[in-house]
Amino acid sequence: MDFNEQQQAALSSTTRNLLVLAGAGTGKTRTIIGRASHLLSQGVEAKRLALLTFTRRSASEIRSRLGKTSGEAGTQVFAGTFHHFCLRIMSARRNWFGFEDLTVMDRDDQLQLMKFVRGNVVGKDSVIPQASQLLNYYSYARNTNQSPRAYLEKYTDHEMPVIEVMQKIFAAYRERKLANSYFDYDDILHRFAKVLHDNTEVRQKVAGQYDHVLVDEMQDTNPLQWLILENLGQCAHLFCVGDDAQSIYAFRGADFRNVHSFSQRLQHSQTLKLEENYRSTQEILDLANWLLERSKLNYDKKLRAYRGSGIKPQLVEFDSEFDEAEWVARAIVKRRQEGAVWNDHMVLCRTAYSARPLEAELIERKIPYRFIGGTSLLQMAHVRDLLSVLRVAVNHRDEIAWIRYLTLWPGIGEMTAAKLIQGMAQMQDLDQALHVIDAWPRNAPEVAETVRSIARHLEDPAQALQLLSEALDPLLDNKYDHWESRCKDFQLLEQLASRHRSISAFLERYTLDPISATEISRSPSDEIVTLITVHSAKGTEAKTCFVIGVQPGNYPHARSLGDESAIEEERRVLYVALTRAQDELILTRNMAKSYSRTSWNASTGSHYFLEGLPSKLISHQSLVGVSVQ
DNA sequence: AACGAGATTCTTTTT
DNA sequence: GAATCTCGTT
Repeated sequence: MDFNEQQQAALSSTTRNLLVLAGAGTGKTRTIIGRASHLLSQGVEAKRLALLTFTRRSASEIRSRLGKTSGEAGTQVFAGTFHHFCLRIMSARRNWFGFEDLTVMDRDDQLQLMKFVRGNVVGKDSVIPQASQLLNYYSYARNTNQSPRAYLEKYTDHEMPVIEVMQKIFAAYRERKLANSYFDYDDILHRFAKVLHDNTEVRQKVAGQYDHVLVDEMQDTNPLQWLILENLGQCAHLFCVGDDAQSIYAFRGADFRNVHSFSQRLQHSQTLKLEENYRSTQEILDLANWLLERSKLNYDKKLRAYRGSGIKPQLVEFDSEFDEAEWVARAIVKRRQEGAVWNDHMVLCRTAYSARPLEAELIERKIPYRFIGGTSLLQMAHVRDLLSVLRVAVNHRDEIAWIRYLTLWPGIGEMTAAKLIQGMAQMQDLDQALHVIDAWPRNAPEVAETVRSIARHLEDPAQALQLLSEALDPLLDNKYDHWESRCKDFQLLEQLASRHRSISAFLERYTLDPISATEISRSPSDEIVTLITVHSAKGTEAKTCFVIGVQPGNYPHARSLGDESAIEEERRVLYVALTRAQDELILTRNMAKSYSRTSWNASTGSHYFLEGLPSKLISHQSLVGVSVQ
């Protein structure tokens, strides 16, 4: 691999703690991989090196590239998300971290539990925020390392009595988690950080395992993750790469200004910059630069294209999202006919929801694609219904799964389920727990029998799922509309499960690592179009990028209006989207979007990022009023 | 008191 | 399209 002078200086640096500020496309990932290879070649043992990323996607990208550049040793380097890293270490040394069992809760589990305790504490009281909002508050407070109470008092407008009630709900939530050995995503980081911070002995043992910790996307580190880095940094060298202009995770507690205080927070540190963009043509960067310049914040960024000049970005306008979707699908097909491959195309969307018309077009035209971001297979409601049975078969104390499963049955609602669970909580094993159900007066024998039959196949998840989908078919058919299309997912699920030796291995594998339905039946070598949310797209690139739905209400998103810093973050989201393109950048927008009608007001329009876009930067084409045939 | 069918509302981003 | 709310039924 060849590196420019700046990259070479960074990757071979001997500074104890190094921050590399690297603009979009300047070879951030290349440099971090180069650093890892460099260290390995210097004789650092692979297992004394850890590479931390923010998304699973960039972790797997880095893993495969490191395998290519450094061979066997490269594959032995840990590369994964902060969550993976912490969980892996904690699972291996449970006693150090003070737990025996652990069930990871995903967002849906958290929501179920929060709803449940909220219902117990307040019933139906509309003054108290909904469970999802409560969860956001709770998670944000923990990620920024403050108590929920302090956060609520300082940063929200809720009245004191409301805050008091929320406190109670949080306490109940915490209690349920503890009683069930549930760890939510934040608990994973929090427990790890806390033990390392409080316990010198554990800190030395854990942090002492690493000589070098490499961190990607440093601008998205939140205070909780900082705490982890500072603890690791007591023994290891830190090598961090980031770009303040690409910070798009403030909702998770990240503060892009963190990268500016790097050298104050860490001793023996140095900051380097990478400035030359190798990814895109100058026309694409001109547009991205224009977007950043219009911000009040001074990002001090002006990307220069090493590659020089190319095709001018395009903006195409439509009546509806359906016309837009059809046009994009046709444009992709056309390019392929002209010699491009599917892999050259990436479509970026602001929300998973807004990608649906396009997804429908891709399916209809049989264009192979994968969708990254949005709801994964294992998060879909009907799939979770099946999984709930697997979960109780493995862990009979899994309350959330019990509620889900029990309430599937006619005659069992939340109240009955809660009572049954209360009875089962006392029981020592699954068998005893199932007797509680059998003893219920209005019980159908199938309720317990279904679980029993699954428990007989703990070592064969695919078989268990097949039995289960047959057993629950009538119930689910009744529960869901369009059952025929939904139940197809169960085949995918069985296919996925057949790769695992046991139900528990299968369940564990995908809680931190959800997989999208469009990715299961494909091999990595398959030729496909990528449809992706901007948030998931950070760190990726493609020759031709379509950014769809670039209209008021989306950029900035209507929900961010009224909050200056949220709007600025939205600008960075669009910036990330624009800077993914290598050769060709095509923006599309539709002005008839249903929610524009409700949320398009003076404010939406005046904040719109493409307002006043000079025509020299873009070729504008309007297909409004033109029927796309 | 608990359940279930039907009406209603609102859709960010991820570990 | 899915989560939530309302209200009538068991």
